[in-house]
Amino acid sequence: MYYRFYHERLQKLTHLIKIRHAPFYNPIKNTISLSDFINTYEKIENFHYTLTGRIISIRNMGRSCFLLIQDSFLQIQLYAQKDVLKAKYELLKLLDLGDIITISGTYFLTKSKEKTLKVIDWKISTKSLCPIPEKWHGLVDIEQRYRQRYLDLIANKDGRYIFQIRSKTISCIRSFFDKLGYLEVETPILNDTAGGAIAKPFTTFHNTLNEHLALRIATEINLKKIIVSGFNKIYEIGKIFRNEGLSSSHNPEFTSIEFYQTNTSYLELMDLTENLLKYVLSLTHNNNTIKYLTNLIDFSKPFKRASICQLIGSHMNLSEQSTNDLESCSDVSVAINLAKQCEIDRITLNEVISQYPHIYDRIEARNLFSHILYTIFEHKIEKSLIQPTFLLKFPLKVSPLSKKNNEDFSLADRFEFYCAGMEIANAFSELNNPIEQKNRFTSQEKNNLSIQECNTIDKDFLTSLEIGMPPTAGEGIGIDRLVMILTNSPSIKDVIFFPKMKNLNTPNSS
RNA sequence: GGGCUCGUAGCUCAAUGGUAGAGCAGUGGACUCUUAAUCCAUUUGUUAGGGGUUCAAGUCCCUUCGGGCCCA
Repeated sequence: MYYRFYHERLQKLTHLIKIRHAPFYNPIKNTISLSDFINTYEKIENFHYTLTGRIISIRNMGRSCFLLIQDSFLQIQLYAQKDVLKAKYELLKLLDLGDIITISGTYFLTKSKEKTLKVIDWKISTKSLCPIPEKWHGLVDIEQRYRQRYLDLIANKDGRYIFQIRSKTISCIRSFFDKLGYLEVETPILNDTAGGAIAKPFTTFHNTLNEHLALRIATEINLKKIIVSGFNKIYEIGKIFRNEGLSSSHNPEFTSIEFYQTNTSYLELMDLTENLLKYVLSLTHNNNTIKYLTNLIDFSKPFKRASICQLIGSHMNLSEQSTNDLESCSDVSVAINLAKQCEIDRITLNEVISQYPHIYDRIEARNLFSHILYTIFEHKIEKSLIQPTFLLKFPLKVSPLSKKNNEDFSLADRFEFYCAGMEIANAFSELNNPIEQKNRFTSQEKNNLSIQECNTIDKDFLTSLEIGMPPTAGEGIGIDRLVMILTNSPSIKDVIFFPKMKNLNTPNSS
């Protein structure tokens, strides 16, 4: 069936070539975009405009014919008449939906006041050999939309809007940091070790160097080396790769911005993040409240700031006093009890507890306590953080690159930013004590399974800290997830042109 | 990784276990202001793949592949 469509169109193509109207050749100069035609040029009478676009509808009326073409942003109607086009009118029969044509003609308004181009001459630019999706419903099948994005975007103009907002978001972020005097930098994707986050890397091999390499799982380590080198405000926007599961908010490669600023603490980055997001929103939307799925997200007020304990307290309807008590509690049985009340499954809980084999003092007990509460947050509360929220008081154990809090040694000087139930940003005061950093890496290597693979210690990073890194705060923001929120997209696949889909050709070997 | 669920024409979707269909698209024809144009005629199927139950399977069962949602 599909072959028949292809064959019919191929015959039309052959015919076009035979009568010297062959497509696929040179671009036609002096064409204007459809939006320019509509917005700027429309008032000039009898002027010959040249437009180009893809045919998405043909309404043939015998001796006249309406066609609809579209370019990146707009659609416009063409009106072709046999009286005007003479012999070339008959050749319109060789056109199909999906073909790209270039037309010259004059502007006029139809009886129903639609802006239209009256065709004086036309030329085919590209012959489409495949049928495009149906005009009214478009392409609905989710899988096919992701696998053949070009068809999706031809048929569904809302999809093109997503990528406009994506582009605008990234340029807003860039201009925000440029204005603040940050230097944009680029660091390697291919590295000897993959550090800066707890995640499994993709690995590859360099043939002539005879070396195993890992694709970066964060830009953190290299950016901090640049801070050591003397730059005091830097950022990098780029792809990150993590060899982990896929979900509606996880793609194996995604885009992040990480930025670092010296003589700054994580607390100041909260204000900066809030300003950044409000700035992006002001340039991508007219409104500071946006609809995301079934929720309205309000970016107008100061963003909520809450500790893990506070969120657990309100989640479980604890009294203010009981909630405050959690902030300094080191009674592990209290934490375990809370976890059980929140229905944290036993395996998850035991995994956390097993990371603390020797609870010989209050500090270690407090560490475990904080870690268990964090686990409750991850499993039961994270998804309910719809409104913009800064999450504070992270356990040190899950923050290996972050400074220790001066008042509570079980905590890190760190926050994460949540919105729409997703982690959007992660920031902390960077640990710049090389001895402590080395100890953290060593104990992590002993205890933590996730540091295996290519995730060995980056000794050069430790050397750079030994040279001396000024007090610095750094943050990473997941741009794809931010764009999801800004475009009301339920899946990260919606905001990535070519999301990873399982290969259809090779059967699963397992 | 576990649970639920979906896969039918190029696209969007129907079809109590009982003849695989419609609209759009395509093809042929009528029509010079249509706009989901209209009217007449008409082509198109490995019902995701494989196996089973049954007189009979798109439909029930098993299995493989792919997607979606939820959980981990």
